[in-house]
Amino acid sequence: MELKQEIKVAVDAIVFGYSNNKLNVLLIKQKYGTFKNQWALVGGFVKDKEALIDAVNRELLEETGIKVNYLEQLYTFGDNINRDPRFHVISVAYFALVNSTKLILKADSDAEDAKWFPINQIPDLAFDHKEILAIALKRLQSKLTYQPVGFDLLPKTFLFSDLENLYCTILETEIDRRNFRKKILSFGIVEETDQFGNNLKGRPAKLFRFNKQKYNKLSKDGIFFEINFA
Amino acid sequence: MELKQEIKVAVDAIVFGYSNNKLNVLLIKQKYGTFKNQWALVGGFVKDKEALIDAVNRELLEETGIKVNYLEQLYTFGDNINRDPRFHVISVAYFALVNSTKLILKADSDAEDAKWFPINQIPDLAFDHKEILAIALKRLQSKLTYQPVGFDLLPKTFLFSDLENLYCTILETEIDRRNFRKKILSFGIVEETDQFGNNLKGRPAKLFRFNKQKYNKLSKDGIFFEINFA
DNA sequence: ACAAAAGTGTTAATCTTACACCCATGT
DNA sequence: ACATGGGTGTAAGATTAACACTTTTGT
Repeated sequence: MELKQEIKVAVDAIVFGYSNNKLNVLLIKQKYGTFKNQWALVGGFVKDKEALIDAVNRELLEETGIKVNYLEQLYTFGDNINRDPRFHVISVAYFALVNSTKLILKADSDAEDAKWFPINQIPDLAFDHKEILAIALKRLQSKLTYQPVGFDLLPKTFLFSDLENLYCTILETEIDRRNFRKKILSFGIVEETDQFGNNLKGRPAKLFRFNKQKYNKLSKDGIFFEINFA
Repeated sequence: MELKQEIKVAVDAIVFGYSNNKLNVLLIKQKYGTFKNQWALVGGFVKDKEALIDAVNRELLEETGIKVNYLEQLYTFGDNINRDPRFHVISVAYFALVNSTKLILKADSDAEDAKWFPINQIPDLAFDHKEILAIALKRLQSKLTYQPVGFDLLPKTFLFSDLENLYCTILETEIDRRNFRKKILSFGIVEETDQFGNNLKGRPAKLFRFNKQKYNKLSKDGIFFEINFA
């Protein structure tokens, strides 16, 4: 069979991080091309004989040096033929979460600069990356309510108030502290440590830890994580 | 910028239909190539300057002549480099639902034959299509519980027992008829018509209709469709 | 002593589950 | 009259939602 096809395949990663009670997105400044000096998602072309997932991991490593905590395919953007002015490019977008303690970046080959931007201070983005980001944010918001992905944005041990804040911030909602704590603890996947956090004000607070093994076990048995608020 | 990339882009569609209280999948027999005479999902290569969604619709039309009721992107398969023995091909898979009254097929150019197969009698499939199908089935099952997609598998008007059966069959579960009916009716998106179905035995049953407009309105206001069983 | 955030229980309301009999038709 | 599937209600249990005061620390 003969086949001439001029479509290019790229991957992009929407990398979310959380620090200072803010949701952040990792962007890199374009070095070349039409969008030179504009900010864009982490990403690039897939190599021949390269698995998509390997391509994403490679780009993450090359452009940011970051180690992500959670990575899943989000959506493939290929309906807007002119999303890239150079060629017909489809992009397989991935959704990544980074532990807030690992926000150290290395700017490298493809990027003049890599920087975290708070979700409500996103500059103009190259290509259709603004759209992609919007969809990723929705996915994060909905995922928070039915999978314990929030923990992938927090350090290994965290205060209950951190978790609470994370939910409030990302879902842009208020929550009842007592009911929230009861609900989370009822799943049995968050454990108290015997450490205390270094909160400067108020009563010292215990640190908690997410028990992933336990969650995996429970979720195999069909026990669901689910959080809804009034 | 220069770019040589040998990756090909295909689309595949997993088309589900429902009739005789069975869930069916639409397959086509391959005409050419390594997998000649094997069954495969509807699909093919994307054309240059063709949107992904247009490619799926074109393939559906060319290979089956079918009009689908629901279509959404499922997942992009591109981690197994050798999923196609000819080239490095990534496939953007789509998930389609067909109204059971429209199961008429036309076998055409790319397909020697197109046929519906009950989900539990799927033959060997070409490429990695068995895996793709498995993932699509999971998506259908989970989607049934949080979006009213079941109606896209039924004719415009249907008996309550049809809907009930559809849920039992696809989710492989038993349900309480009374609670199910109460739940569905409580959403206010299913209306009684003044028609009766032509059930041969037992008491005549009313036909019902799904009110999509109403669902759309309610779902904008954040009213959720959700079905869980004991 | 006061400011700041952590920690904790109870009650009413709502939703979910379990469960069984009568109804309308065809044969 | 009987077989078949359609149609319906209620009560107990579980879950959720609303709500405010005490505790521990630093200053």
